Amino acid sequence: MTAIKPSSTRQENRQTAIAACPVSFVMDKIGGNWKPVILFQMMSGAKRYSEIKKAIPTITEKVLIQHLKQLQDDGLVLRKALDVVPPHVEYRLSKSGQALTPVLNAMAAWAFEHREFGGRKASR
Amino acid sequence: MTAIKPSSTRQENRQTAIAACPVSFVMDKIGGNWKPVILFQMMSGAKRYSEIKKAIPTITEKVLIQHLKQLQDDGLVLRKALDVVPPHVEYRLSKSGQALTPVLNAMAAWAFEHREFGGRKASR
DNA sequence: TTAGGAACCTACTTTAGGGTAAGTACTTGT
DNA sequence: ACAAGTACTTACCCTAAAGTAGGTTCCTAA
Repeated sequence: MTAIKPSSTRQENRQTAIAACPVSFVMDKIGGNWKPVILFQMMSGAKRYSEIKKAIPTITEKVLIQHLKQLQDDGLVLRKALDVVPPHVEYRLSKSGQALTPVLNAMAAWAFEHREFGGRKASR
Repeated sequence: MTAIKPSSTRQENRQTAIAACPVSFVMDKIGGNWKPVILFQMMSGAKRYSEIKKAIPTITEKVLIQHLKQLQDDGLVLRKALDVVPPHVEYRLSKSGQALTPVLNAMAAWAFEHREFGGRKASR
């Protein structure tokens, strides 16, 4: 629910970029520090909330849930609350979420081919 | 040169994400509001600074130069100062910058296939 | 009965990125 | 003489995303 102030130049520029540039559009969906990592977790199948949390120890619960919600709103992941005895929640990739796999693979391939990935540290 | 405070949790998390996740690594390079747009401009060949500026009217000079510098530092674009009579500067994609083309195309393809791109507005 | 896990929510603070506005050094056209 | 273009730089401000630190409800096992 992170409040936004839609009448800022920043926001306007962002919206126009997203509207005009498909790459920006994708960035908007899977960008950020954590979304790729979260998505990756779910690429190996449905995961429980607590499983994801455990798999990414440094993420805070606030941010994790926030991102999971955005991913749901964007239709990339599906949430299913299981009505078993200790009730728990499962997250998994939707159809379009799974369709991102080749995109993510293309990125990963580039990362490995170029710029000695794993070596030298990032600049910013 | 936007000063960074390297001893923040934020920065640490970011660095570990970049080091561990190839997708985050790529995001770090081509993420942000403007980098995709700038890169796109150069995909059609070398461009002068002022040409890029004119092509993206809403970007400020500060941000444009800032991004061009980051892209240079990351080895994605090459800067060439031409020593002609009114001297000007040319920017073009490097080898690894050009290697991003399939990645960007994959993203664009996904954007068009899924989520009725161009329709409904982005959530955030 | 109290501790703990699961899946959240809420209020408050920090910071990096982006925006505003201005100035520089050089040259060319009028 | 002066405006205008080219490629920048610098100082300052604002905001959205991320981090901190709690609380909540429900259930179960010891």
